[in-house]
Amino acid sequence: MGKVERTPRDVRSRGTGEARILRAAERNFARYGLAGATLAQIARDAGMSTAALHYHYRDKETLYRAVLEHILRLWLDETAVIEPGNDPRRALEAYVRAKMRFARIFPDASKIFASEVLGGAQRIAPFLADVLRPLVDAKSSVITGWSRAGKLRTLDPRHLLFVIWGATEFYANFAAEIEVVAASSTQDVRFMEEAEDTVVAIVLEGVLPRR
Amino acid sequence: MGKVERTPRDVRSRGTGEARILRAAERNFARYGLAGATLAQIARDAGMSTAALHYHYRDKETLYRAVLEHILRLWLDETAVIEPGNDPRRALEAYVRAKMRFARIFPDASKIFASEVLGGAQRIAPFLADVLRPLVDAKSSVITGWSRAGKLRTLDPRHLLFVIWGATEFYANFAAEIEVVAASSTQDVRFMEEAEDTVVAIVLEGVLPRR
DNA sequence: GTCTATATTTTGATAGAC
DNA sequence: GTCTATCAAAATATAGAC
Repeated sequence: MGKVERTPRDVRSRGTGEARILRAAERNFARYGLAGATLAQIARDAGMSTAALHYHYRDKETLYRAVLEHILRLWLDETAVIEPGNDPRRALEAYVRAKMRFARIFPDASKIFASEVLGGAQRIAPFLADVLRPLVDAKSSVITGWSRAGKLRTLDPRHLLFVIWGATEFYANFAAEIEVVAASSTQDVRFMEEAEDTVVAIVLEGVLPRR
Repeated sequence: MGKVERTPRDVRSRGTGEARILRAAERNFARYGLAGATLAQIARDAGMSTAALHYHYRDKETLYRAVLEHILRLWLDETAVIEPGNDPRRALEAYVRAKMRFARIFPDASKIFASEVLGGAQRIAPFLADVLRPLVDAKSSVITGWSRAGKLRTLDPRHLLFVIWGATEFYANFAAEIEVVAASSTQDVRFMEEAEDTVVAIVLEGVLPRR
C-alpha cells in the first residue's frame, strides 16, 4: 500500500496531546469540580498515564487554569449586539438567544465557570475585573441610553443583565434538576426552543415600554 | 457565687455538638464543595477533633447528607402564594420577593444545593422527583389557569418558574461575580432592594397581559 | 513523549485512654 | 463525648528507563 500517514488508533487519541487532555479535563472538572476530579481519571480519558499528563501540565492547578483560560475564550462576547444604534428589541432578543444556545452547546464550560464562581471566583478575578466589568459598564451605558430615549423601561441595567444571565445559564448549570422536574432533556431541541422563546418573551415584554 | 449553670466557653461552642458540626459543615461545603471540604477543617470550625466529629457522624457522606436534609427543609415552600384564587400580580410578586430574600439570607444553602445539582443531583433525586416535581406540576396548573382566564400571557409555566429560579438564585450562587462586576455586595440592603424591585418588575411586566 | 514503578502528601477513618 | 495517636486509602507528583 501507499505510504502510511497519521494513524489514529482510537477515538480518544484524536488530536494532539494537550488538546486530548484539555477535553478530558473539561469533562471531568465539569462533572466533579476541581477537588472532585482526579488526574488518574483525566489521564485515562485522555488515553495516557498520569506521568504523561504531568509532562504536559506541571500540576493539577496548572491544568485547571489552562481549562479555565480555554473556557474564558469561549465566553464569547455575544453582547456585541448591544450597541446604541441597534433596536433594543432585536438586540436583546439576539443576545438572549445567543446565551441560550451557548448554554445548550457548551454546558461543561458553563458548569466549570459556575463552579469556580461558587468557590469564590478567585482564579478568574482578573478576568471579571479587567474584561467583564468594563463590558458590563459599557453595555449598561447603552441600555441606559435606550431608556432615556424612551425605547426601554427605566431600570438598573446591571440587574437586567443578571436576570438574563441567571435565567439562561440556569438551563446549563441546573440541567440535572430540569430533567427531573420538567421531564425533558436540555438537549432536546423542541424543549429548548420553547425555553428560548419563553425567556425571550418574558425579558422583552419585561423591559420594553407599554404600547 | 450562685450555682454555676451552662458554661459557654467561646463562640464556637454555642449549641449542641450536632448543631455546631452542621453549621461548620454547611459553611465549608458551600465554600469548597463536597470533595473540597475537609473533615479536619470542619472539626476545627466546630471546636472539636476529627474523632469527635466521627462520633456524631459515621463518615463524610453521612454528614453531607445530613447537611443536605437540613437545607431541603429550609427550601421552604414559598410557592404557597401561587393559588388559583389569588391575584397573579400579587402572588408572583410575593413569590419572587420571597425567593430573593432566601438568596440573601441563606446563601450557603443555595450554594450547596447548586453544587449538588451541578454534580448531577443524584443525592437529591428523590426530593426532586417526589417533592419538587409534584409541586411544579401543581403550580403549573394554577399558572395555566390564570392564562386561560386572561389574567396572564400564554406561556409554558415551567419556563416561567425556571426564569424566576435562575434569576433569584443567581444573586446567591454568583455573589462573588456580582461583587466584582457590579461593585456592590449582595449583603448590601439597598443594592438587594433594587435588585428585588428590578426582578419583580421584569417578571411581572413580562407575564401580565398588556393593558 | 510515554511508560512502569514509586515516593510523598493529604485526608478519611479507627483504636483505645480518659 | 472528647481526646491523642495512628492507620489505611487515595491521590498527586516524581524517577528513571525506553
